[in-house]
Amino acid sequence: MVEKRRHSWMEIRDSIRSMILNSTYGPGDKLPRDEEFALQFGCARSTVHRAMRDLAQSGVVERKRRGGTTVRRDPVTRATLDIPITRLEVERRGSQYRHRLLRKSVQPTPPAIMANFALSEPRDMLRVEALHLADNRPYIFEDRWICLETVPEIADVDLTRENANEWLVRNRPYSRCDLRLYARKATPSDQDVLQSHDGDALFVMERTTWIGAAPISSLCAVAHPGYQLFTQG
Amino acid sequence: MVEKRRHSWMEIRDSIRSMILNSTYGPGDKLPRDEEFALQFGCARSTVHRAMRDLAQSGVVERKRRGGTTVRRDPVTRATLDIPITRLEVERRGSQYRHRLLRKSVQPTPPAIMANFALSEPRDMLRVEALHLADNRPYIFEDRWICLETVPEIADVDLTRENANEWLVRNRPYSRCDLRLYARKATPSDQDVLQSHDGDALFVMERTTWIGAAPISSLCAVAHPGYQLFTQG
DNA sequence: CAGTGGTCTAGACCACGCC
DNA sequence: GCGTGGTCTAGACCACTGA
Repeated sequence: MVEKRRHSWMEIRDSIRSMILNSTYGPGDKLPRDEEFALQFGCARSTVHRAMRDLAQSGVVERKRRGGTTVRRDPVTRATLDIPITRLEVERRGSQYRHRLLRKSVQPTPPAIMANFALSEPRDMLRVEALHLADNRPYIFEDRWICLETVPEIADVDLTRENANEWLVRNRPYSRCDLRLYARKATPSDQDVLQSHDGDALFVMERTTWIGAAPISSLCAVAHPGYQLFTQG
Repeated sequence: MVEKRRHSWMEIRDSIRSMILNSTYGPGDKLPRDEEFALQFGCARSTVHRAMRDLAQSGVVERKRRGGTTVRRDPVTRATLDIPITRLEVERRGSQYRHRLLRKSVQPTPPAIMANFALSEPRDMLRVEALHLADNRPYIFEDRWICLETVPEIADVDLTRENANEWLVRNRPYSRCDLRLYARKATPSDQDVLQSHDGDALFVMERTTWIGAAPISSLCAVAHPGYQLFTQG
C-alpha cells in the first residue's frame, strides 16, 4: 500500500538529487515526467514541480516544455551576489558616507558603452562621474552613462544631493542586468581619484541595465584597493 | 462586476512592484496580506504568493510568517553568478584544456582556512595546488584545502587525471557555498606560476563549501591577468 | 500535433513567531 | 493564541516545442 503521509517538496527535491548523485540518472539522462515522479512518490504533480523548479534554478537539471527534464552535463556552482546601494554598504561598515559629483555632461556614447548596450549607433547620453567616500576616504569611483531617452527625468535631478545610483534604484526598475567583474592595474587617473598607489590592483565592476529592450544605464565602478565582494549566505 | 480573466503571477508581481515604485507603498511599509491582494486582483491567493515569492527573492520585499510582507528599506541589485567547471569554461572559449597537479600534501589548516570554515581548532586537511591551462598557457591557479573527515575518498583519487574541482562537483554536493571576490597585486610566486608580469592585477576567487555543517573544501583561485567574470542572462 | 512543463484555482492544513 | 505566510492537493487549461 502506498504511503499516505504528506511529502514536502524539499524531501522530494533531495530524493531526486540523491538519485542523480548516486548515478541512478547520469549527466545528460532524461528524467521521468513530473507526473511519473508524482505517482512514484505518492504526491501531487505540483509538489514535484516545486522540487524540480528548485533543482533547475540551482543548475542541477534543465527543463524544457515538451522536451522533458534532463540532468545537466555541466554542473555549475551558482552563487547569488547582493550588490547593495553603496551608501548602505558604507554605513553598515560603521563609516560615514559622503558622495561627490565630479563631472556631469551629455556626450555621444563611445564604442565601449555602445557594446555594453549592444547599440549599433552612438547616442547622446548623460555621463556622470562621481566618487563615493567612506569617512572621507575614496571608496568607489563610478563612471556612469544614463540613457536620456529611457530616463529623461534624470536631467532634472540634483545629483549633488542624491547620487545617481540611489535615484535609479529607487525610481527606475530594471528587468535585465549584466555584470562583469575583473581586476585592473591602477592608472594614473585612478591614483588621483582613489588616492591609490602606483600599480595597485583595483577591483572593477561593470553593470549595464535595461528595462525591456530599452537601455537604462551602464556603469563602471572602480573600488579602492582592498575592496572585497561577498556572497550572502 | 469583478473582471474574470486569468491573471498571471508576473502581471501581479509587476503591479505590486509598480505600486512600490510609485510610492503607494514606501520603504519599510507593510503591504496588505496575500489574501487581501488576491481579492483586490480577483485571483487565487496562491497566485499572489507566487508573485510575492519572486519579489522577495529579487530583494524588493521581505516576508515573515505572522509578520506579513514589508517593502525592503535597502533595495539591492541581485545577480546570479554561474561559475562553471574550469575545463568547460576553457573549452567553451575554443581552447584546449590541460591541468597540472603541482603539489599535494596533508597539512594542518592555517588560520586563514580555519577562518573560512569557522573552525576553532586546526585540522589536518588535504592541500592540493594545481594549475589549469588553456592552450598550454596558465589560466587559473588554485590552492585548495579539502576536509578529509568529510571527504575521505579524495585521498584515493588520482588527481593528476581528474582534477579536484571536477571530482568534487561530480561526487560531493554542497549545501552552502561562500564566495569572496577581490583583486590582488601579483606576488613573485604568482608571476612564476601564472607567467604574469611584475605587479599585474590579478582576479581572485575564494570559495568555501559545506555539506550541512561539515566542511568540504576551501579554495583560493587566482586567474591569469585579463580574466573576467560575467553574469548569465 | 501531441506531449511535456508551466500556471491557475479553490480549498485545506501547517508552522512559525509576534502579541 | 492566533494571524500570517508556506505548503499540499486535485483538477483543469495553457503554451511551447520537438518528434
